[in-house]
Amino acid sequence: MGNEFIKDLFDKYLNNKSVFDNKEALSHAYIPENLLHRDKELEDIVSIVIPAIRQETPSNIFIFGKPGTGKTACVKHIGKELNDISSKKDISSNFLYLNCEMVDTQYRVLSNLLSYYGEDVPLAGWPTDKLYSKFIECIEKKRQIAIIVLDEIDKLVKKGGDDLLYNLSRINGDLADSKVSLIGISNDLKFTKYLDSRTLSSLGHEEIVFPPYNAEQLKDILNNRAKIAFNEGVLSEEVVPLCAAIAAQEHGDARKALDLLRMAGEMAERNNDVKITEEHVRKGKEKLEVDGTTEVIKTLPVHSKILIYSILLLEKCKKRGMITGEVYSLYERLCNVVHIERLTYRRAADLISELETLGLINTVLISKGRYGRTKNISLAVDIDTVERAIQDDERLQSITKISHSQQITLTNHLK
DNA sequence: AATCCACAGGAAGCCCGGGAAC
DNA sequence: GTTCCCGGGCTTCCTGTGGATT
Repeated sequence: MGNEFIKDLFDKYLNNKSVFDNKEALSHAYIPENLLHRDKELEDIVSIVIPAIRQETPSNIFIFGKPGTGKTACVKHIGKELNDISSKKDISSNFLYLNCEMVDTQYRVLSNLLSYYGEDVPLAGWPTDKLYSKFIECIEKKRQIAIIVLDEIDKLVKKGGDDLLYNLSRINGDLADSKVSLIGISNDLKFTKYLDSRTLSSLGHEEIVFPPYNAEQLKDILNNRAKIAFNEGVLSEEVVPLCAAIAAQEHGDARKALDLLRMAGEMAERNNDVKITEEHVRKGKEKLEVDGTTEVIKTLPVHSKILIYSILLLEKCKKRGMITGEVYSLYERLCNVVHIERLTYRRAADLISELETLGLINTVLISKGRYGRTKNISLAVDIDTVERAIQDDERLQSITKISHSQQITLTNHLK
């Protein structure tokens, strides 16, 4: 009986005509054949990198631009081409790509670079200078121009300082037969200000800025991908322009535009609709937002959860803007209730800053004159979404499963 | 003009676990 | 085993500061 029912369900969904033909084309991992509207940027990079083909050292490059402006895609394309050409011409140049989001310490960067040369080093244990000299040894043996791409380089510098960059910028002095040049990619335009001036000067770099896409350009990009991704005739004509317009507002992020388009398709499919409409885009947008914040919050460490819950309660129970001190003293109370040892003020302040970088809250530095300087804090995302996500954590039941009046009592007389 | 609040945020260092080397 | 290095999370201690109030 049950089996029959399930079988029918499968039949029903399998026989559904999908709106998608090749959904992959909308995923982040997909690298398109042609990079639209990035001609100038591509040319700039190629013109700098080209000496590598002649066995000369290219200048170092810093590439800046908001997320989803095609920085990584452009660099990867060029890298592939460069490797192709040099293998044909029997030239030894090497394109090494690293993303510093995951690889965010000196040690890890070096060990990843080494793995490009087939050297497996342990993921901990060695002194870094040993890794460094091993790396030099490896390149030297190959007699090549190595171009090292450090994507999201700002993450690396903000965490580990610029020691590694300084060392890499001066590595050519330690090399006789090989040369290294760097390409740093950063979302943060002010990223160079985190660098020590001596690092900056020994890097001697060129800068390329990727401007955000405008709505028209985003439309081209989306249309291009939609042709591959969707079956013919499923898109109603207002869908692509709408996705483009929304993404253009949010600093021209092509990735976001593609997410919207994909999600719109998924909403249609879930509804068994054969045509994707404006309505699906709006629903999809909402779902992307809710899913995004839910996921972020669920993976937060407990203390961050308690902190954001403090902010949530204050938002619920008071109307005026809350400040760090209030958030912290409510956090202390909540910690007592759930029997979790509280962190110090200093640490909590750092966690609050992290919540801001995650986009969960907004903070504004304000001065209240005689009454001090502090941060004005507010939630940046939907309050119910946050509450539901926090409620999922069993450890926090004793503070989430309480009545509104109990919530108000908790927030009374802080400090 | 000086004061002084309520913090912000930097620096240093501790403790721990992972892992290599001796 | 002991001793070393790295890195993450955390505490302790610290200096710096915009502007309403004195």
